[in-house]
Amino acid sequence: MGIHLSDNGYSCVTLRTGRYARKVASTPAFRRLPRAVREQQMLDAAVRIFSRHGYHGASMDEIAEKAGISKPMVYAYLGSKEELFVACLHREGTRMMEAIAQAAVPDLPADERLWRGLRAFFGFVGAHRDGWAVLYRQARGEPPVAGEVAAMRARMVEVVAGMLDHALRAEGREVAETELEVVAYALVGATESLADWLADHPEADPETTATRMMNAAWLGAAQLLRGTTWHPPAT
Amino acid sequence: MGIHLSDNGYSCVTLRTGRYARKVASTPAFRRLPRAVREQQMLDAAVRIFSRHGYHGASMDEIAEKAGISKPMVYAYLGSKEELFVACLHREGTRMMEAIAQAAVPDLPADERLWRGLRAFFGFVGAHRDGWAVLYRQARGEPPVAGEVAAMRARMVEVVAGMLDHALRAEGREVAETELEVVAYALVGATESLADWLADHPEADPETTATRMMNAAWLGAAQLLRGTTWHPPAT
Amino acid sequence: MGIHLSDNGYSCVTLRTGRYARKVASTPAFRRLPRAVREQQMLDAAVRIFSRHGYHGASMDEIAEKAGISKPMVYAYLGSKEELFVACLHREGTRMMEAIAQAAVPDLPADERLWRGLRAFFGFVGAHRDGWAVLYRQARGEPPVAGEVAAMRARMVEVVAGMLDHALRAEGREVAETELEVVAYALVGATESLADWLADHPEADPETTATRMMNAAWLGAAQLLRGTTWHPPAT
Amino acid sequence: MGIHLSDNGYSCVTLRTGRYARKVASTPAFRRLPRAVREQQMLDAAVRIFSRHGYHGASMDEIAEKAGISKPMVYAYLGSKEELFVACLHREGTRMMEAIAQAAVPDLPADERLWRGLRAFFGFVGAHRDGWAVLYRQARGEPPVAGEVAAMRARMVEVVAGMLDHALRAEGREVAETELEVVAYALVGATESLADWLADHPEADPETTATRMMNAAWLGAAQLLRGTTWHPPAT
DNA sequence: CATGAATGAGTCTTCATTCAT
DNA sequence: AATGAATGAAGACTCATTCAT
Repeated sequence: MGIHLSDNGYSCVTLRTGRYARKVASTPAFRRLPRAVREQQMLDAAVRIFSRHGYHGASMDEIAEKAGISKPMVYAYLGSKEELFVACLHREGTRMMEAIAQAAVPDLPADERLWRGLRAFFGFVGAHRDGWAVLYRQARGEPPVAGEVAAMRARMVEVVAGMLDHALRAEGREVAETELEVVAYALVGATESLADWLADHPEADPETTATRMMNAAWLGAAQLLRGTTWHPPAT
Repeated sequence: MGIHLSDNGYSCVTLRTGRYARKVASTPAFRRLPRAVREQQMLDAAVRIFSRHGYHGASMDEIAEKAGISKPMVYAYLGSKEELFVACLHREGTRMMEAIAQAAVPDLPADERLWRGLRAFFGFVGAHRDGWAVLYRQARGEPPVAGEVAAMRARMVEVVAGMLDHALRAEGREVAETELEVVAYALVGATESLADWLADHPEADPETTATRMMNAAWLGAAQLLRGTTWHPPAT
Repeated sequence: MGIHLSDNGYSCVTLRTGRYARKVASTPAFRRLPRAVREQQMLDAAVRIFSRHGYHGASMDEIAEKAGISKPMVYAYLGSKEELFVACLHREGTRMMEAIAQAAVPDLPADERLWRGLRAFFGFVGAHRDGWAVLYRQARGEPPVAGEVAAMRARMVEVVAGMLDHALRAEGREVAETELEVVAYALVGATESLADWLADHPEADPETTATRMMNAAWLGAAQLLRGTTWHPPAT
Repeated sequence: MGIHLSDNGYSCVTLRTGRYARKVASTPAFRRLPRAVREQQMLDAAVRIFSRHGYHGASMDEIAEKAGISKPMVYAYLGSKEELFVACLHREGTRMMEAIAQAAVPDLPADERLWRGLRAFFGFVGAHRDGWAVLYRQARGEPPVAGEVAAMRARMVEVVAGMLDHALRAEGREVAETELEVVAYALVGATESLADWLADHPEADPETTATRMMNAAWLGAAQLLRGTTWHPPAT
């Protein structure tokens, strides 16, 4: 029960009695907005809520309230909780991918390219801690949406594997595809792990984190490029 | 409607209409078992169910049924859903830690030690795909239990950082603690990522995966140990 | 997501996410049509939908979509779901009554008249399976509209009773009104039952069904007309 | 809001605020009852509510309240709204079938047997107006349960067809199966129609109604048995 | 005339949890 | 020690209906 300043900037006094909010004397507020705008508002709210409470923990009621509209509109526009989540995932994922792609242009030397990609990635995570944490961390194991997350992850792995492959070929070397995939997996995992660390340490600097990641992983990859490998000792 | 042989080995004909099974002609079964045994049965069931449906997706009903006892017993023994989950986490986590600790004894050369640790780790994941997947993957983002998972992860990071530190000191070098932590984070992340990959590829061989991990990450760490570092290019 | 050719013949590409279709590049279409035409389109759609999903199961959304107009128009023209249903009922009922009345003209011998009425009735049901099934079968027990259905049924009973009475009087006999009503009820029930059967057996021939109905019921009525009656045995 | 004497005979003061009833100072009332008893109470309540509001119109809330227990128990025992309805249908249908079977024993002359069956049927409908009206009338067209109703109806048709067949064979005559089925359909329809009439006329006497049904339908069937048939006039 | 945007109220259903036996 | 019976609370989703444009 109380006064609540809705996130769309319009004020509205809400009286909570039981489960339903009853609007009392609403300001001209809840103006009719075009679909495109409302959808973005919904996605904004959803990303926030999902990131805080996880997929299951988030309730459509809460999301709708945060978005400043009624539940049926969310369903009307986004379909279902699952679809809503996927929509969030796509929006955030696309934004991130674009940020990376813009930075890591193909015609750079391999290490420079990776470095720029990493910097863009950590920059994105630093700027959208919510988006990243919510969507990649929360959703990894949620059966209903795990598939989507996995797909997005697979795209990243593929991109990274592509980078490595490109670099290797440039040096006249070649590595089996599986091998590459696994290395890429490890790199992506390491990177995500640092991204988690970054998301949990608001005081940390994305740039520095990117540098660290380069140090921790790239050097290994560099070895790999050079053909150095490690073999298990004879048992 | 059908005959269902409960997992504890005692038979019981059930007539399913609605949620509650109607027990028809149950054997004198459900013998009173000592607490320790019952608890393990419950944890076994819980790990299975949690791993399949995630923390939220799993229902206490299902777990109790799978364990072959009634819900109140679960509550009597384990307290609550959250506590039950934490208990699972601890049991599996401890088992894993022990497996690793037994393999990666401190008085080995650094690379051999890491190698043995990794082999033990991937061996464990390969053998307990359920346990690992359910507990580490599913629970990462579930707010109610994320803390516990994070704690366990932190322990692993610490162990890895310890290994690195030990190796560095042996070479007379020293690295800032934060630096170490971050590298350890990356290594753990990469390793988990490969573990995920392993859990999803039943045909894959844990040993090989461990070798790959060594290749992908250790070489980088080796460089680090040698003092080689990478610096961002001047912009 | 797909291209959907709306039933009114105007094309419109729709992107479905959630409940509301997103209109993309709709033709200038949805031309302003005179009220009478629009109303018939609505009723056509409504009859179809009602007949498929029942009164409750049908949603105004669906009906509006099928009719190719927006919900507010449906409300503007027909008032409310109940009124819409009643309008359907009246239209279909009237059509049927007219078909029967045209066939079963009063100045025929009783059996010929009944035969023609039946033939017209089954012909109608055969041709408008939807209309009949939806309106008479679906709505019998739906409290909000049961009254309307009952009224229409009563009119039919009355008509049949009238036929019988006419026939009896022609033979100089007379039967209490209640008696007549009950017999008429039975005849109507039997007829509807066969109509149901017909609606469920698309391969069946209306004419043959009508003949069967004559055989099954009229012979009994004929006896009645002749004064033969059956009495319960003394117990 | 008010004092409500629950149907199980135990008193309980209920305060309705919003959708949920809040129990205030309940008497030792809501005693734990064995499943069998509770299930019957639920079915009793469900039959009443379904008969008054129809399948869709009835709400599980209302049914649970009427039964004097909480909704989750209804779900625990009966599964879902649909299953609950089907359970009602089966209980009432079985009762009716048994009443009829007990009366219309096979080794009676055909007319006597039919008469007894009809008398039992109308007696049942007269005594269980609710059960009959709700279940047969309401549910005919409700898509989710129409199948069940149709099945029960089919059983009745089969029984009637069996009676007719038996009678015909006794007279050394034989009729195609389809023919029989259709006649049986008509008889069942006529009977149901009168049952409806009876359910709507509380002052009417079941015995008399049964007699009327015999008169209206049996005479026709008798003709049929005698081999008299009606043919459409040449057009 | 015509509609996209919006919602209050209610639906069925499920779940973690606890008595009373 | 063990369980069948019971429930408060909440969750996702839908629908008939109406403004404002």
